[in-house]
Amino acid sequence: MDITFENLKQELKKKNIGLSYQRLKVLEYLIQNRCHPTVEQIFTELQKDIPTLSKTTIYNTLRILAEADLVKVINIEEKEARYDIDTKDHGHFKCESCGAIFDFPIDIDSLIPEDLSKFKINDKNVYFKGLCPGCLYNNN
Amino acid sequence: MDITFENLKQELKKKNIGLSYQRLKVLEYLIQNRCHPTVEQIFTELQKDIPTLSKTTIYNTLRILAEADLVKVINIEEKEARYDIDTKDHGHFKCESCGAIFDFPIDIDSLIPEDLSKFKINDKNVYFKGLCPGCLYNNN
DNA sequence: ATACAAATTTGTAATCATTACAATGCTATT
DNA sequence: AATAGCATTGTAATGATTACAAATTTGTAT
Ligand SMILES: [Mn+2]
Ligand SMILES: [Mn+2]
Ligand SMILES: [Zn+2]
Ligand SMILES: [Zn+2]
Repeated sequence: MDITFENLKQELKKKNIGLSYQRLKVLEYLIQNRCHPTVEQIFTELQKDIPTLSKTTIYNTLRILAEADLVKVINIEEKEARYDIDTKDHGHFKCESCGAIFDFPIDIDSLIPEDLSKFKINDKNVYFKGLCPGCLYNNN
Repeated sequence: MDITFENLKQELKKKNIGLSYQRLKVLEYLIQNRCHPTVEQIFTELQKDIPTLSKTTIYNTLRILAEADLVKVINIEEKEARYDIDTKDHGHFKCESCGAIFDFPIDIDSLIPEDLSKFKINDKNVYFKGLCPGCLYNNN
């Protein structure tokens, strides 16, 4: 299923999640900004459209979308959570110099060990950290 | 290199990290408690031996040990960090019911994609979440 | 041993992302 | 219009972590 605004709206309806203006704006923002934004970034941008917007609404909306598996929470940093509209399995690389978070493909299922055969796996995360090509080229 | 108290002491000396009583106690605790403890757990236990112990000392010590690559910080939970004396690559599985964190082997290097060939990878983390066999057996 | 400087610990206050909660506003149905 | 249920808003509370300065300990030179 493609990640389009219309498809996601259908998903919300299917899961009985109200299509409020704020929620749709958060979804729209995540579709257009695939840089794994923080709550702060989403809030600051949407506030321009919705002057009365509350940060609590961003938190509430993201929690609801995450519970419905429509967004994925990325806890690659110790402090601030980041959000990803792409819920398909993929790895995340955080550059320790510029802070950017890059996606990369990884076939994690191919090497889940026998040790976990009796576990029920609900969530898989692969987080790498280091330096991105741009920062490697520029720095010292 | 084996994870023994004496070996780790040598590592500290080699890296010019003072062998204070508090630091050695934290190391000793991590060697004996492989359950990926929190700062709170380490502090509460060591306070029995060192009545004047400060939680700040635990934070300072763990930061220094992590910077020296003698412990690994596990950020599998959104809130509290956990600490692992085993710095070799391995995966972590957190049971969402009982909260226990399990180690599992994973050969992550075997499937690092071509996409990352121009990145410098300093840190690799694999975090799974779900239900452990014990909780699967007991619960609903 | 004594004196001194550097390293380490300690306690307290600040930080800051996130959550709790109650009041307000909005929407749909009758 | 009245009602009920849902969603948003603003403010206060929470809690892990960090900042910081004072006190203590440690190592070293005399
Ligand atoms: Mn992503
Ligand atoms: Mn481990
Ligand atoms: Zn970079
Ligand atoms: Zn369990």
